Amino acid sequence: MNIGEIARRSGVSRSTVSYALSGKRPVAEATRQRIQAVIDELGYRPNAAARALKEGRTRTIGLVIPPASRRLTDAQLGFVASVVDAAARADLDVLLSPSGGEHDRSFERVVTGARVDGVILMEIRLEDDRVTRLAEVGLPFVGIGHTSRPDEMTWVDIDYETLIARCVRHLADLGHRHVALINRSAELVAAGYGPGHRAQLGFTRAVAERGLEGVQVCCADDAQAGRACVEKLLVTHPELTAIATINEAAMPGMQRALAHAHLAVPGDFSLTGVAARHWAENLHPPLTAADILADELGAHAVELLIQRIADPRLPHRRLLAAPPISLRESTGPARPRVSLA
Amino acid sequence: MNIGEIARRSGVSRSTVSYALSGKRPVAEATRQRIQAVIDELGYRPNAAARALKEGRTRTIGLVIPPASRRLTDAQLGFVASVVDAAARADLDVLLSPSGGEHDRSFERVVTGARVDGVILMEIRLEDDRVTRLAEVGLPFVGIGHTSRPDEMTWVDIDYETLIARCVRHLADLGHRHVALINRSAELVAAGYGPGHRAQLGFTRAVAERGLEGVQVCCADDAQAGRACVEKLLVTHPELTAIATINEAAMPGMQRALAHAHLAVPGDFSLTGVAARHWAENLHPPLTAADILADELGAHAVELLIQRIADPRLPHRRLLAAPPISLRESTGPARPRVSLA
DNA sequence: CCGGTTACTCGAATCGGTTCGACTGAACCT
DNA sequence: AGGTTCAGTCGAACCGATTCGAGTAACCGG
Repeated sequence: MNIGEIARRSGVSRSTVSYALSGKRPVAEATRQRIQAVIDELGYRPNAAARALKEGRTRTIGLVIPPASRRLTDAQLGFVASVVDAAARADLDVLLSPSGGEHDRSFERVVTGARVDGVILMEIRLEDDRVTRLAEVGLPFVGIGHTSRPDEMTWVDIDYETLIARCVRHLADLGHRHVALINRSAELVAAGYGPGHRAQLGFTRAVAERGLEGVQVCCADDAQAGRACVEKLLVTHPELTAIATINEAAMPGMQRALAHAHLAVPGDFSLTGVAARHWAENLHPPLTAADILADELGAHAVELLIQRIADPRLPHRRLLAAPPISLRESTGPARPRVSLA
Repeated sequence: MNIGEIARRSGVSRSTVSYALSGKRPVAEATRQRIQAVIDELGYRPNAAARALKEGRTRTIGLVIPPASRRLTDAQLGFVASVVDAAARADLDVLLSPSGGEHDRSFERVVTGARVDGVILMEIRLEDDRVTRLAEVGLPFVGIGHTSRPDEMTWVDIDYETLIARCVRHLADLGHRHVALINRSAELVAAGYGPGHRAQLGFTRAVAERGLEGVQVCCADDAQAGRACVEKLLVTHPELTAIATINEAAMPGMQRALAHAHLAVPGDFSLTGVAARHWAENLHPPLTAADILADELGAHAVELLIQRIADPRLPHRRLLAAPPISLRESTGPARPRVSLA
């Protein structure tokens, strides 16, 4: 059931069928209907490979995600979902490539061989070989996250620096003087993972600005680690009254550690940070946090990519999202811990 | 940089380049090296569309997931990750299609037009139009889940019926006489969602078998709903001492409701069910549960699909996984609630 | 030295679409 | 009536690979 078959059965040439479908040249209404009838009857759909070959584009975009071995956070999952959704709305298909390492077959397959018209890259490092490779190949791409040379690519990102600073100021406004930042895993931060790095910057800046005492620690991305991390922190820094964090996966564990230490949230201790809205709302108590707007950001990334594909010489653009903090129930006025002990 | 360019630069014909690459006919070693050198220099990769057109296969599989609007559970996410990973290991690319509704453009695009060699279908209903459509088109596919006519397709699934029955027996062995099943959302169960349906069957069966008192309720897939559901249940059925559930997303809320009612787990109340291992371990206390082995199941689905693609007339196969219950810390001997009140 | 392999290479056909140039009538001017 | 325009259609070229048939030269055994 190729286009030739349709042409034969409706008594026209293959080109006429093609024009009837695309509308790029006039086709007599009677002919069009006859062709359409045959198409409906046989359930014909043009072969995507043949079309891609001739047109030079695949109507497919690549989405490069972290490999499965590393669990995706709720926020990352939100990005994937929103990218896939936005792409579907634009009638684009999405080819998934789980890739993190350098010499990655899946990544190479997607990037070369003209499989996709463009790529969306997640989990970008400050120095990222994949960005270099994409630029080298000349494939349009948009990052969710950016490298240390932000001018040289198009990206959307969350302004972790500003958001963490805002969290710290919010805590300072509530009277907290001793605050901690719980970052993502030490490996990630050491590897130059952007959000981790920028959270550090924002924290350091805001702490200095308000003259607070600040501690920074890294924490593996899971609940157990979060619990262990907070338990340790409570011992080593008994004066702490608040924590800010960008580590979603560790949050439940952090709350458990506080509960276990008989520190009520927000009565005795405040907790805030950056997280997917769904995640923040589902914690107990719901987390006062800057909500990562994965939907908007993912959709915007797709939008930017579509523009770049249409004209790759377009100047680079970027979007740094800094949504306001949503006040929920996990932060409150500081109450010195020592007086309670 | 197509194959013609490589041929010209290395002074051979296009077919020789092709044979040098595929090894399907002998090529002189000297010639091969010369060609390879040119390929390396130019970074040539064969055009995927052209190859797909000629070979009649795309080396790509489709993965049909629930639409983004509905949040994926941890177990579902695990399936996606393991399918993508297993496919990458087999040098297959994965095309994602978020699709749930009936007239879905994304689904149609993936299914027709020879975009993929086969499809893996998630979230199958007892009556599922997509299964009908795939069979109609004659595209090889494997379900994660199955319909009401399980013989007519190849699938892998979790034996929710057996697992929930096992949970109930485990509770019965611990002396619990009044147990509840918290199912997935009422919409899903009403729509004939397999796991929901089979959990009902298993629960009913095991409750009868052990002569217990059983209550079944549906619950939306989120923490708030889980909390509300348990709070209501504790009032309407004060004699309850244990709950079994397949609703991952609601579990944290259920635990909160119990904590709020000053029912210690597992001291006063037992909780068990079916969940992704990662999820069960991250709850507090860790959940005694049948672990969904997403990795094995996803990899197996890919394996079955590869076989079906190789020979579509192969008899249908299926895999019903019923992993043992992992004892953790959320179940214990029954202690009548009334005596405590 | 000759017929038959075998190794190696080439040219042409093919996959299933899109698109360009050209052809045919009919309508429309003046 | 003759020229122009335009709707409608067709045939052929093309996209970039794979693959088949065929050709040539070297090599083998007898």
